[in-house]
Amino acid sequence: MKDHFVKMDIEQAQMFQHDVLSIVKAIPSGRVTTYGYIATLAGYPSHARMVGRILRYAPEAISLPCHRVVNAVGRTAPGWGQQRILLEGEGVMFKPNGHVDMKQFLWNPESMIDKEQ
DNA sequence: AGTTTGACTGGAG
DNA sequence: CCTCCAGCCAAAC
Repeated sequence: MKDHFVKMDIEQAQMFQHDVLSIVKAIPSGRVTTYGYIATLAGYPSHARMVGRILRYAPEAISLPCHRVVNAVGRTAPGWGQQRILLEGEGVMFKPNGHVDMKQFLWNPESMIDKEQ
């Protein structure tokens, strides 16, 4: 059974973008999440790249904490050195290889430990 | 209308 | 842990 769309029309693209932005807005300080996870929550698991494009180019994204979005292995966005500074400023720590310690700082909306924050 | 380009991902070596 | 690669898909050429 297909539980998600593969291609989207104009209207679906608008809803997708809106959902992506509101999800990013919900990431708590001191935590990170991934492009793929946001895409999945928004109903399009195969559109991680589009999440990246939205955060990079959508005007509304500048007022959101998009520095809390990293890729699946915890790497920060290419060409955006400030992202690491912003994350470290709210307590997120990086491993020696320059990746976010996902084990410790990945946002888990479902888990008990996160509900306490 | 065909090709290239990414703020991506998972797997192989 | 790293680099390379195929698959991905809307946008820009």
